[in-house]
Amino acid sequence: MKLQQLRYIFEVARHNLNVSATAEALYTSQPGVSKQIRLLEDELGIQIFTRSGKHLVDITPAGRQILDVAARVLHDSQTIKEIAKDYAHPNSGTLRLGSCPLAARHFLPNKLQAFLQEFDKVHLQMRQGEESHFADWLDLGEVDIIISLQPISSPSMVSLPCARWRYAWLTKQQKSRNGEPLLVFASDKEAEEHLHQALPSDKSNQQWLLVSSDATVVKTYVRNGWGVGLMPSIAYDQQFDSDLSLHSTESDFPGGYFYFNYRRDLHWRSFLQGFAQCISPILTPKLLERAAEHRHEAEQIALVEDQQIPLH
Amino acid sequence: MKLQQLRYIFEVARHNLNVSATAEALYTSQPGVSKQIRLLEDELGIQIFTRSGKHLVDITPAGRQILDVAARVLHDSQTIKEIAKDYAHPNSGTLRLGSCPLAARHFLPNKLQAFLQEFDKVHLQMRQGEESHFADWLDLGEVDIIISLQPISSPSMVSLPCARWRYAWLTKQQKSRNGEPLLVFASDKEAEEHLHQALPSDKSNQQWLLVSSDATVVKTYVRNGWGVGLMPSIAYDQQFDSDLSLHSTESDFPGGYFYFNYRRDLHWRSFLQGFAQCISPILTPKLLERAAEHRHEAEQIALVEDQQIPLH
DNA sequence: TAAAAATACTCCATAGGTATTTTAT
DNA sequence: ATAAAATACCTATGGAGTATTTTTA
Repeated sequence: MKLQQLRYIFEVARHNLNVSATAEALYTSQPGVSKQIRLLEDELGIQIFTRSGKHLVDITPAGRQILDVAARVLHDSQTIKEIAKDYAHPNSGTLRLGSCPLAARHFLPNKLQAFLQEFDKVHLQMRQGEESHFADWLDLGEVDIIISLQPISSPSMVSLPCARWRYAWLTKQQKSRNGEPLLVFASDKEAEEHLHQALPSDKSNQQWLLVSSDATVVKTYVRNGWGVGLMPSIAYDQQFDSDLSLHSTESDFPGGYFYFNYRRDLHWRSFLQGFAQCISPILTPKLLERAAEHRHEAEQIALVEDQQIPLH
Repeated sequence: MKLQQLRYIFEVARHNLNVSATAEALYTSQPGVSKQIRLLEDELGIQIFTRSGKHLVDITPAGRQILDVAARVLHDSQTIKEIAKDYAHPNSGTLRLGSCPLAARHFLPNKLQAFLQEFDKVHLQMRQGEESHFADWLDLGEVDIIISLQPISSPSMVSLPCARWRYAWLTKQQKSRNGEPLLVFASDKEAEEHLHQALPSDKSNQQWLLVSSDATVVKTYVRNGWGVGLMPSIAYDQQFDSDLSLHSTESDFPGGYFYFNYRRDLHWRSFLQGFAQCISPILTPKLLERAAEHRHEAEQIALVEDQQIPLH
């Protein structure tokens, strides 16, 4: 059994059992891949793929089990390389970061600046998108860490709240906050419901003109005079939003968290630990490690429960 | 990076950094091993071992991390082979079983008979010894499963209570149970304490002539007329102990469990699952799998808490 | 001085490439 | 008819062996 053979079966499985396409993707020849797969199957004494004549048409039950383990082996061999890199070139590498728009625009800039100042040899690679894609990004290994508004519920992922944000009212300077239609930021249905409950009685029967998960949309609508905004206070920009004014909500008004998400099996290169520290002081290497021992979101979140999650 | 190279560094680390001895153990040549290690170090760009001239004298910090991962990779590659074997030759293989003397003598025989009847192509390999060695046996991969009187507390092991036993009084037929010195079976200090508490007032001030974790010793002493025994009722043998008589204790008198122990990362070949079922019906494949998701003894034991653990 | 690792050199197994044939859709 | 896998064959890399030297404890 060779690592290369495991790589081949893994990639063939990923490429819809098309050996030629796989060979091309790996910059090698089709007969080479075919041969190695057969050699592995011969050595193991079983078929990994079922064939219809010369075409691979499915994965056998044994193959499925083997591919699961092979995936871990390949990931581990990558981890060994990462460990080596971390000693050979400490503090240089690529930080592949995913985030929701709110974090990308209003939370990360400061943090990233601090991080890049300390780790000036780290190359940054960012990807911004919708919450629904985040699990896939991590799963396919496209990013290492994601900052989101919602935790990712999956046994193979870790989600930790790392920062708190609060709602604030946003108005055009001259406008009143009363009687106006509401322009509401909500990251999902649940947050929307939650907000409904929490609205003071004088607001609860105002019209909801807009519900958006994009704070800039809320700001634009407020600017257009279409109502009063209710959005995360961090989305207010001192410099560019001086035509609007921010009014804090009651102290018990609900807010939300930014979540720090990563694969349970992520190898924590030291600059990644450094990044976590920059994002939030509660994200110590020890916490990141311990959280990965838990498969359930609730248990992971429980680890930070007694800590003061910074407010932004 | 080759699996072979990982095997070499792993084995060299296990053989006190002696490359020559390692090569011999692996039936290969010293230059071959030396070369592959250097090739791997070159590829990774770091040293795995520190050298004093030509001698390996220590493992670098990077090396330690890498060896941890390498161990998992090698174990996983073994798992792949096991998966293949399970499909190629279902229900044939070797059951490597460790146990404490009590289980080996009085608990396992019936169970093993039932198991070997169903899985007649499985080869049995047993090892009996002291509880204190059990963790090492599993760790070094010398056995796959251990039946013990005490759970093994380690994050890399799983311990599940699988059967219950009860204490009984043992006397020579004509002897009274009162006033005689006590000959007590106790697997450890804690069990001994526990027993102390539970003794009825008329027994509590009798002399403890013997405390042993070997029930046959208790039986011998009872035979010699040195006192009254207090030992697991399963240690009484209808056929050979007819000169002794057994008297059950009160129903609330403490007893103990047999524990079913295995490595968290054990691959459950189907005959191993079959063996677990024979040992105790509560040990379903699902339970064995789920228990391995928990790192703490208490959590593992909690999984069987609501089930009826069979009494023997 | 004895034991262990490195070096030098050889050999051959095999991974992987090219060209071609066979087969499935 | 087309695309994909197998077959046949070739090449060259490199893994592993032997013999020897160097080094260190």
